[in-house]
Amino acid sequence: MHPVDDRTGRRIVPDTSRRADRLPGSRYGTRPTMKDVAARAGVGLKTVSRVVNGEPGVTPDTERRVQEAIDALGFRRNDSARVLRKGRTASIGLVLEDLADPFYGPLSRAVEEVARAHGALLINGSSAEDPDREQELALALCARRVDGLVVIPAGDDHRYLEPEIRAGVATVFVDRPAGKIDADVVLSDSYGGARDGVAHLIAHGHRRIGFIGDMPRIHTAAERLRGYRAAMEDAGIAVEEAWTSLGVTDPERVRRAAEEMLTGVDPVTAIFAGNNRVTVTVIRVLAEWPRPVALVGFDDIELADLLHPGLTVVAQDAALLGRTAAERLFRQLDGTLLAPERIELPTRLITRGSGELPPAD
Amino acid sequence: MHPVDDRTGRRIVPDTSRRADRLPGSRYGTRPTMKDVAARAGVGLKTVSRVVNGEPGVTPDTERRVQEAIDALGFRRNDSARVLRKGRTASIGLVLEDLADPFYGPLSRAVEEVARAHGALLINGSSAEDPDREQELALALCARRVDGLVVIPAGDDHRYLEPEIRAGVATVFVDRPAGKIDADVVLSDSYGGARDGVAHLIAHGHRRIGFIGDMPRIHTAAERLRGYRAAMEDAGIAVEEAWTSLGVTDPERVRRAAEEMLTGVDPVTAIFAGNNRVTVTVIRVLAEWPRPVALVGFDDIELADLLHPGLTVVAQDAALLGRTAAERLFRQLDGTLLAPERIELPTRLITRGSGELPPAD
DNA sequence: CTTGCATCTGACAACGTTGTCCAGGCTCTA
DNA sequence: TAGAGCCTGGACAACGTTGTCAGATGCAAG
Repeated sequence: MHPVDDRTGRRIVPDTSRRADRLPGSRYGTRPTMKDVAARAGVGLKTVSRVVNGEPGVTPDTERRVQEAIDALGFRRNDSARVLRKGRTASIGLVLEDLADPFYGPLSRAVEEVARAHGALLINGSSAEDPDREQELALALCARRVDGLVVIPAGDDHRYLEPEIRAGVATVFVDRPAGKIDADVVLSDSYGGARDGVAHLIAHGHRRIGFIGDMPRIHTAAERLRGYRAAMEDAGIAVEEAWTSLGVTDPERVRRAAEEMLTGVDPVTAIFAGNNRVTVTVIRVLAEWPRPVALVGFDDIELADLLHPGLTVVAQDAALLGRTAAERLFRQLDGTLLAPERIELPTRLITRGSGELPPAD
Repeated sequence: MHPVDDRTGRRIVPDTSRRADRLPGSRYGTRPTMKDVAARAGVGLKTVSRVVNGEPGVTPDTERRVQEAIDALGFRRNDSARVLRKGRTASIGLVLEDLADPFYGPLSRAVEEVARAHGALLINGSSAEDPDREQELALALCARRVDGLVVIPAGDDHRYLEPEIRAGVATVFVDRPAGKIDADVVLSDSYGGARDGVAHLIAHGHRRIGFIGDMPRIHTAAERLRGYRAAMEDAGIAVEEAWTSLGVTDPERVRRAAEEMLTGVDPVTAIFAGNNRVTVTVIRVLAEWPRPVALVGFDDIELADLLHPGLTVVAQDAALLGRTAAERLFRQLDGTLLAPERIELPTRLITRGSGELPPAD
């Protein structure tokens, strides 16, 4: 066995290859160009270009010579130069909140698949919910001259994108609306979904229902809160201040918020969780709670059916969000799209048990 | 020399560029260039470049004029042209199996963070476990002239990357080793992890233990199988053919495989699941199974602690895999790295209940 | 053997930026 | 006030590709 680095616990397996030819001082980084291929094949530059791009007008014999030179030199077309010349990069940018969040995985993948179908690559980055970082990232992508941009907004002012959009960068916002500019937006129906979820709890006899959500400056969080309030109002229930908790995101604070609303003067008998991260933490709290508390979460979670009780959720289709947005993006690029629209996709209530528990007071 | 505006003293440089031919029919897509900015500010091209790049040698007054012109025109540097000139793109490529798989989310994010710390963007795509698609994607990224490539291999022959690596594309393989080429590799210790997991089941009294894993052509799957066999052999247990199931991936077939080994002549009393997708399906099967069956899964799963019983797993640190690989990539680019290495990160057994159930026969 | 036509091929400019290098203007000193 | 030296600014080429266009070649017909 190989020695183990005792600090990191990693096994170090030395390798015997020589990378010396890659080091400075050598011809490191020099690559053959079409010119080199042309010289080797004894043809003109443009002929190589024609072969590489499969354009007509090259005799089979010439094509073979060129192809041999390409293989011998290991030539690969430099797309940077191509982009510069052609004006289109065949790549689109995706700015999301956190690539590691399970909600965004399927969304990214869906965008990627649509891009792939259009021959485009996907460049993506995480804003980490920071408006400045979102802007920095979006503008960096524009500097790369992506053909289009799918943005999950962190900030609420996107006027910085106006020059880019004017210059022809196709742009679609997903999951949350654009701020202060007129653009395509694809959303889930957060308001309706939350209202349905809370109404479901009310229908099962609950009247003291808590709401734990994200910062209200995030559009989806505000909409879900609005949905909660609407359902309560529809049922003629006055919402106590202590029942709503906003802006808490880290698990420890969510835990405290949940415990507080479960132990106040008018303790809640049910909780509506505003997003999947909150839901997970609340599940943990309720798992140890002495009496049963009903729970409905916004966003579905893997294994939700295997919990005890199963987790009732308001599910949104992340992949559909991504696909819809990306398809709209490419329709903008086709020129088949005219006025910006706002598309709202419906949510779906999935009952699995936790939302059907009766109030225990 | 150009005429001088006698009111301001600035030189007036006529804009000779006609760009109307770019996109016939509309001015859509035309963007200001440094030349336009220079013309408007009444300075030379290179002066604009200096301002844009924060290079010294520009008087504050000139800088202000240039900045005003930039803002007025909505100029943004064209990085394609910059890349062409400078040779480095400040972007790296990530080829993974499926962006939507929760295992790869944290890995991607970790790679992204390291890239960001080095001022680079991340371009990524999914191979969908298809070697051809992996190659197509990797080569497309090379054509874009990414500075480096992080690859989670789908195939087992990566000689197609040799010309690229020779040309200076830094390359690191993650999660699975490179095939037929000599390159940096960052892995989890699949063999050791599986052996530990199976030994754990044996230590709790099991002797008839099933193994359900992915296709053995996938390196990690083969290693985990090897670990399973090693643990059984260490305990002097002869493995029956019916106890191992390989190459099943879709849930329905995993379900059947599990049911078969639970009902054979020598039914297993415990199952070792070779990856997270298999684990999830097996959990579903066991949830309905009449007698308790012990389970250890490879890869941790969110909410694993909330199941009944809690899920015992062999956990690998996806984020650490990504971070380690990306850091190694940038060390290659720095030139501070010489020989390719194979790094194996340790796994960790997390006991939560399902792996500690005694055999029920 | 020339002409005409179609087919192939290659020279050249352009895409927008940055690196090199030189010119002109300024400050400082004697 | 002249000369030396420094600082700022700009002209120009180059990066590797593709679009344009004209030249070269081959073949058939006159």
